Amino acid sequence: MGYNLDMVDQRFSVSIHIMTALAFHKGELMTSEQLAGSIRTNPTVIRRLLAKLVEAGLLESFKGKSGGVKLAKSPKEISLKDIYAAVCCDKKLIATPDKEASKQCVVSCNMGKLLDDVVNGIENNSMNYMSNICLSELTARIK
Amino acid sequence: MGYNLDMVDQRFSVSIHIMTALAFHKGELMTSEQLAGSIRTNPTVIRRLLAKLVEAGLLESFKGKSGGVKLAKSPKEISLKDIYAAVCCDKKLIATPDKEASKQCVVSCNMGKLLDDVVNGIENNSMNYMSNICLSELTARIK
DNA sequence: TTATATTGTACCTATATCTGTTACATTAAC
DNA sequence: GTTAATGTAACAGATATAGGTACAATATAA
Repeated sequence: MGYNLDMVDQRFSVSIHIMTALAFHKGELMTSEQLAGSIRTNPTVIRRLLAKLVEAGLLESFKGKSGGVKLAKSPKEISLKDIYAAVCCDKKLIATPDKEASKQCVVSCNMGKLLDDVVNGIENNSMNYMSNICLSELTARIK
Repeated sequence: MGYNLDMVDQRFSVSIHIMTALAFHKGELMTSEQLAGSIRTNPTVIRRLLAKLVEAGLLESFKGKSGGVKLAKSPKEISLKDIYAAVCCDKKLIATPDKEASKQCVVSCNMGKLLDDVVNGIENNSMNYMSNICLSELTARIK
């Protein structure tokens, strides 16, 4: 059975693929089946992500026969940050432990806030970088 | 049993804690037992990370009685990038699928390289940011 | 009106990976 | 020699994602 041996979180990558495919097809409707074919995965995996992208206002979906999804905005108005926020909003790029501090240890007592600041700094830096890359830049690279 | 309900990768966060504690103790030797106390985890978890930090040249370790680890450099010469590279070098911040492209689909055929470029851009951006935060800045925040 | 095709979920299994833990060989100080 | 430390190996427990089946709801199309 062709299991993927790398079981880490690929939702962001797959979502970029989805959005790029939709942008490449110039706002036309595509089905989860078509997208799953391009990405070589199961349509349900795609639909799980589509639901989040719809919820975030990046896509519009249409049920029923000849339904599907399409971009809700122009590719110039959608950034990688938008996609990341839509799909991975529940998860930090870098995790911090949530254990209680060891009261006798000054370092331990300060570490919670220190790590939060560090991680937030890294995340904000990444989000800022991603907000400057838009979908149209990605489709421009497809030859 | 006090299991941590958040089973995501905390190696970077824990390593920052380790390095900050060692810097705070001004280059003195500390044992994995002491560090584990501050971090509230098992000494083996700490030693696994120490091994990587030693291998990367950030720490020196001493076996045997009254052994332990200490910083191999000044806190000003150690950045978050160094720590990240030492401990998480085997893992991308953002994962990409490694499936074969769907040959009939132009988007699919271009997506491998496109995603690599995107992810490398994000990683390089993060590494650059992290290279500008050094250990001495972290210890300065401990009150 | 009926058949069809699609989204949107719910649910389950397999897998990978990390954490926590025990155990022990190796090593160096005392 | 005893002791206390690192460095690993091995294993169980927990979690999250991917992949997959099934089906209700829905809207087009015939």
